[in-house]
Amino acid sequence: MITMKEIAQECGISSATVSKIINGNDEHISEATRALVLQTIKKYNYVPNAVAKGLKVKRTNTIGFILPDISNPFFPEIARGVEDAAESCGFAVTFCDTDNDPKRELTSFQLLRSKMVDGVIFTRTLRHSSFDDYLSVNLPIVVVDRRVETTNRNVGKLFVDTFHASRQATEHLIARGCRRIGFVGAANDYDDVRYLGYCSALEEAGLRVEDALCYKSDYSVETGHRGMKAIISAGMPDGVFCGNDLIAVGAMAEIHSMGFTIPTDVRVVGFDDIYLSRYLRPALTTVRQPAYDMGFEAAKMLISHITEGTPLCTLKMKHELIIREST
Amino acid sequence: MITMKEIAQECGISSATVSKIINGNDEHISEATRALVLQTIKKYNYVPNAVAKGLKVKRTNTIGFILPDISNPFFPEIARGVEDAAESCGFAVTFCDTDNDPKRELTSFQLLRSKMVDGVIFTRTLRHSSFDDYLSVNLPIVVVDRRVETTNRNVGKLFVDTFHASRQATEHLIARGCRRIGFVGAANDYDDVRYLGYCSALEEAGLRVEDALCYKSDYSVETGHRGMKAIISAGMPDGVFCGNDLIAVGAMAEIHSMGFTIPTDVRVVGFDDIYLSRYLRPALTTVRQPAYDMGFEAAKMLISHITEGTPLCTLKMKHELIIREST
DNA sequence: TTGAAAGCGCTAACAC
DNA sequence: GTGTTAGCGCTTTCAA
Repeated sequence: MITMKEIAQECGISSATVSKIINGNDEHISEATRALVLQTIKKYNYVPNAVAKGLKVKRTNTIGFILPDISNPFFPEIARGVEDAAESCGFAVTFCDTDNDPKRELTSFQLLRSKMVDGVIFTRTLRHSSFDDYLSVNLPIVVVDRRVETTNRNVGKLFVDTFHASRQATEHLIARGCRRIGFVGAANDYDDVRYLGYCSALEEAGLRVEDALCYKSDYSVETGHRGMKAIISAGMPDGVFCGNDLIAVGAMAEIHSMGFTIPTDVRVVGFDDIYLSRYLRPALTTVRQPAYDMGFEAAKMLISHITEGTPLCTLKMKHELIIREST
Repeated sequence: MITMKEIAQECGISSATVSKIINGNDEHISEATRALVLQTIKKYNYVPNAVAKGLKVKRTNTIGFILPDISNPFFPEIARGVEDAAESCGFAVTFCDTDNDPKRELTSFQLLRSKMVDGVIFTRTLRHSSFDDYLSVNLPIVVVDRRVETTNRNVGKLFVDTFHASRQATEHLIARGCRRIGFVGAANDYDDVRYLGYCSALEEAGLRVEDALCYKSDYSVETGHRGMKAIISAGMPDGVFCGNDLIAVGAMAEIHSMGFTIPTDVRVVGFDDIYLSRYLRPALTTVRQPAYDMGFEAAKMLISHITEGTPLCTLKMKHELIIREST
């Protein structure tokens, strides 16, 4: 790989001059040398070494994205949004899956820090872990899709009003005539707002929250299967609110395999609106989160903070209840 | 961020010694200083600066992954495999989406190169682009899920026998009694093996390949819709082979919306076995590609080449026809 | 309009 | 056992 110094030598000038030209600080450079340098760069297919530059200027033009699991279909869309925003600013993004393991989360963070990323986008583990570890180093963070209690100026936040959305989804079930409504979701160490929203809707409608109708594990199809089975065996429900679409997929499969029909016997609603929910049969009623936009906005916020010092802020994204055939 | 020099000062020794301890070249270091250094590192929460190290040793412990679109559900699983393999070796991975645009592909490659990644995993654009540009720089590459003609020692390959798999899928349709079989796939500038496999099966069965039964665009649900509509309007088929599961999803939706039934009226088979194919109704018959393993093996091959000089090779992964309800 | 020089944080001979 | 030194490829004063 050819270096700047070699380009300079080839042109018979100093590398300082080449540097200036490359970085556009070329107001005081003669047109002749500029042309020569540009031409030589092209000739040798020279690409500046970004890591040397990063070491010098303390900016790598790279952000990290820490998330539970890229193979969970909710995340790729966010990731794509992040990538697109980053790419358009000349930033690269390095991804780290945590599998919801706080230890791996911390390791990933350290790894990114050692690589001098300029900031990180964070979808945190559901398990409890101290956020302070992340704040103590002075790295801008924007938290996506999770709540975190802090007023640190170094962290931005971006989420939908999940409590409200869950309440709305449950209310929809009630409006459809459901009276015995189950909940299948993920166990969650801090902000169990999907469950809370569900409870709130039930209470407001004068319905009782029954433990036997609630099942919590993780955000997987498996959980949907098991949760649905458990709830049905505790007495047939006429509706279920699922913590995400993956769970809804499992729940629907379980309902079918037990010989019941959706929505006649049970109505089901999910959360997220992953791209395939509309292709399920019956098509799934669900709460749409604007995943791509969330990723895009998060990256934009982070990057403009990095490059222009724009303060990090809290952004509430709009959700939407999408009513399809499953209710 | 505290530096090694400062750690050294704090301990009253030189940074060379600290470096040795950190990198495990500490055979000739007294137990006392070692303990002191380790303790000081912990005390200050020191993390070595990987970019300084990278600049020095010409290894960043980072690989790039260039792919068409992380939000296409086939890729996240590959990505997860890549990430897991990388993580276990202390490598990070930075992702670049190309949207099947050869220009963006090249840009991404340059970006990664400037960041001194140690190698790149490549799922190339379907459009024609010269691979030579990538070979001229001396960066190890492993190509996944695409064919590429080269014997360059710097490139490894990893794929399933798509031709054979497609043939098998089409033969399955024929075995089920289909005689008028359509193909909906992606236009592809170089290795159109899915189509070729389809043709081969038809010919072997004495069936004619009809242009009116073939539709090619891109690997999306939309294409499935449009392709199916086009084919049906040219005369009702009794089977369709779809270039991937996304297309199959669209095709199935179109078939249903036109009032036909699967598999009674038309049988459909897909390709990839994305995680949701089994949850479609009817569940989709498809060719399973071991996406996670492909990513994992690709990254393993690349990284062991980087760290141990293991030669890059060509790996053929095993596919499998998964027969479900749609046929 | 251009260049010399210092230094970003680290490693690797080599010297002591 | 430990330290000195040079240098990775770049940017950035400051001087010329």
